[in-house]
Amino acid sequence: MLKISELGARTGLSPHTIRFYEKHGLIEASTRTEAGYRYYNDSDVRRAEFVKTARNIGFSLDDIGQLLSIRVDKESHSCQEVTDITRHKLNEVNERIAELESMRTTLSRLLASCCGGPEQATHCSIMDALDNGEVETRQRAGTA
Amino acid sequence: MLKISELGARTGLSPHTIRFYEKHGLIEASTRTEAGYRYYNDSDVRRAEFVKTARNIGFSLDDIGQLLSIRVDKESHSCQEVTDITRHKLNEVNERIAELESMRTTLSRLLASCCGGPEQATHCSIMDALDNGEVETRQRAGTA
DNA sequence: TATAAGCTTAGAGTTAACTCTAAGGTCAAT
DNA sequence: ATTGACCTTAGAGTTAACTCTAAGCTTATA
Ligand SMILES: [Zn+2]
Ligand SMILES: [Zn+2]
Ligand SMILES: [Zn+2]
Ligand SMILES: [Zn+2]
Repeated sequence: MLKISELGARTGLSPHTIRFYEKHGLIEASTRTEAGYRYYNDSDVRRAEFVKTARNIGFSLDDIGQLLSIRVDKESHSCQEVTDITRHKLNEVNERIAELESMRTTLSRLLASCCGGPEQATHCSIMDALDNGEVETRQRAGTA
Repeated sequence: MLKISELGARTGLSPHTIRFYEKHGLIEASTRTEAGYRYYNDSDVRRAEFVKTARNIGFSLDDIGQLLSIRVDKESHSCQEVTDITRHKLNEVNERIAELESMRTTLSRLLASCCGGPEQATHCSIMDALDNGEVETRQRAGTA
């Protein structure tokens, strides 16, 4: 039986994050001491590790919730349900990659066009391009 | 001179977003009527279009603020400053793409391993992989 | 003149996934 | 018995970029 900080050490999650995941139904301590301390048994630990693995892959907490509900009752769920979740995630990832690649292309082209030197930016081709909207503008914006 | 909704139509930004950008110092209406209505002149419109173009490329509002401060006084700034901002963004984009490609690889491999059929998930190789942490887990997680 | 469309502000809400704080209780070791 | 490390809870704060609401004014049209 592990305490919360020990589970944290095992999984690489902070106690704060573990409690946060608990609040969202992802992780549970099947035992509590009288004082309320959480204790995690082997099954709890495996579930927590499952969560961490899924998180590392990039699944959202919501996705993970669905995967967990399959995990606790595999007989009632199909491989298709699992691949649906996985494929949906893959589609999101592919879309985002396409957006980012479009940004990359634009940024590279801009960089290639500018001297990058210490001269005044009055003649800067990047500023010019931004001023003139000379940029293929297919995708949604968004942080890196 | 354009009203806020007309500027919105021109740029594809909502009036809400235009006011939000104003609050963050990106866009300004150089004239206001007595009643307080914003009116945008040609220069304001060009600045707003610059912002929209930069946003489309993927620059953050913070990046755009820096680009704008160069834009209003190009003599005092260099091409190097412009490329620094651009290259920094490109680096972020490249890092994010690398993370997402790692996710894509993992997700594709998982999908390839599972039958995806209507059978019970008791034998599902995706669930097994998640249970056993059999996944290369190099990158930070994050939504799509 | 009445109605509707559009404008104003301040400020709250949204989303995801944490991250931290405060105030106090518990436990192992000295 | 006293540290000090660790635990508890409820709830607030963070980040980015919006997005919306409320309550009330203005303007154009019919
Ligand atoms: Zn130059
Ligand atoms: Zn330049
Ligand atoms: Zn199967
Ligand atoms: Zn399967």
